[in-house]
Amino acid sequence: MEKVLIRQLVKDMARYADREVEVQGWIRSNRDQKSFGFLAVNDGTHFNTIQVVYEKEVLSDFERVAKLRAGSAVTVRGRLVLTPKAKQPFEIKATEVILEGDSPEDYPIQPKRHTREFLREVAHLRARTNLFNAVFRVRSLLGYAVHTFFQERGFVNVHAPIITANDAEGAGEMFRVTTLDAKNPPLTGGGAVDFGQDFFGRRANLTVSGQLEAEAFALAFRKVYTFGPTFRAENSNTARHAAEFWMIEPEIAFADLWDNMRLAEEMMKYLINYILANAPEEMAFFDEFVEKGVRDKLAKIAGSKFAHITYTGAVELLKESGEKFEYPVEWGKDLQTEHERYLTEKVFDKPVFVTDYPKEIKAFYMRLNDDGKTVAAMDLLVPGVGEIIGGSQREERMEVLVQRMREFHIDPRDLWWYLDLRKYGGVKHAGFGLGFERAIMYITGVSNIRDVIPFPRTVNYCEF
RNA sequence: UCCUCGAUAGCUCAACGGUAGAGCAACCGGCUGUUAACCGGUAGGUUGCAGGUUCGAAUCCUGCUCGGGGAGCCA
Repeated sequence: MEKVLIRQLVKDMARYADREVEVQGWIRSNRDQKSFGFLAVNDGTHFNTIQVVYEKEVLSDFERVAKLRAGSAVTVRGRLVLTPKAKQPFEIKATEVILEGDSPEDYPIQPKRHTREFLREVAHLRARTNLFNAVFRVRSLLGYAVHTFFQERGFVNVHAPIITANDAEGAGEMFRVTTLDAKNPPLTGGGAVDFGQDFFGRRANLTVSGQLEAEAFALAFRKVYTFGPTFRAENSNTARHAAEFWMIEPEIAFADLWDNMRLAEEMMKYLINYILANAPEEMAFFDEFVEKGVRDKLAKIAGSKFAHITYTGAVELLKESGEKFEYPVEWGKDLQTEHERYLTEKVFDKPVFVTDYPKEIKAFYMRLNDDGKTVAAMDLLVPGVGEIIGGSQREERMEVLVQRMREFHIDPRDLWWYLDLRKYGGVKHAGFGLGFERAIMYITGVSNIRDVIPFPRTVNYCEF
């Protein structure tokens, strides 16, 4: 008797035909009749379940098997039979069904449709559903694809620090990391909390971005990327924001904004093609039950050229569109979500890079353009999700960078090491950040970020 | 944080001022190939919490808590 995984059976069913096999998994459903019944068993190795046929005249404990409930863990032994005429390609004629772990009748995952909201409340069990099984397998595959893409192109993976003392970056509200007694912190003479007595001897936070550290390594390895957790303590309550998420941040030296965009486009297409090729069952499921036509959408994008438009061009285009927007379009103001959606969904109907934003609405480290008014920034907008990538060419000129920091009220002494990168062998360089979860959302069609993170952390929510 | 909608059986919903119901799940039974199985039956409720109006509140009003959608911030 050979112990087999459903994935093996799917890949090589002919080899197992009419052989005795043993599978182990969890019952999704049990349909019993007078003298026979059917179990749908999922063993976690494949999206599909395997159908187990059990018969009264074969099993001495038929009545007991007929009562097994959804959620129970079982070992099944029997003969693998090919069933070319049936809905499923093969099934097991059971000779033995052993209950490994019972599941009482209050098991929350019923063989019926559940809302995503309900399943979030049972996040420890939701991976056993079709939807979340598919989502989290795609998440795993996508992470692998990210590493493969960069490693194959000679990028070095940098583990940027998760705890940081860079509080000058301004990418968002930060979570403080401390070992001080919250009730009774040490105070300075002036009555303020004395962080000098904290664990690190100074204020420390969870990272909001590994970019600054990635820049340091890009100026040593030329091509690097980070891929790790990121934390934002923003009070944002949307389907696209979480307090803990993962970000991919490549950084390339001797490169400008156009090199940066070429890399971003190549990466997005690689990731899409990888998932289409390696998660066919999952993508078929998303296509049918989550977002109709998602596979065609992705295939089309992987084969198309991404659009490009400057911020100034986008503002003109939006103004001349005749479209009524809730918020007016005005040069110097950031594009609203409705503007971005109009551009990527109505005007271009595909991913679009928007470049060269006014310097006032972008970060201090973005390279100042020759017009003195805009910076070499780029956002990649995609239909349905909105901004999925944000990046820029970095300011490599010491004087300009220091001036920009002053404009943003950042003390250059706080980022002395970042300035050193310009002082010693600084070169033009560029990079971007891809929200890992937003990429998953875009590829699967799942519209809430809480449903693509195993155990999501959001404002007022840290269960599990 | 703002706008908006909502919270009723385990789940999804109905009842909209007058005895709280259905489908699915569960449980019991039927059915010789089911696959969202089907058919019959049983059980299941402090209507989110706290107040108020009323002869009478799931229903109307106020506050709170939690959730969905949208916005801001961003990835």
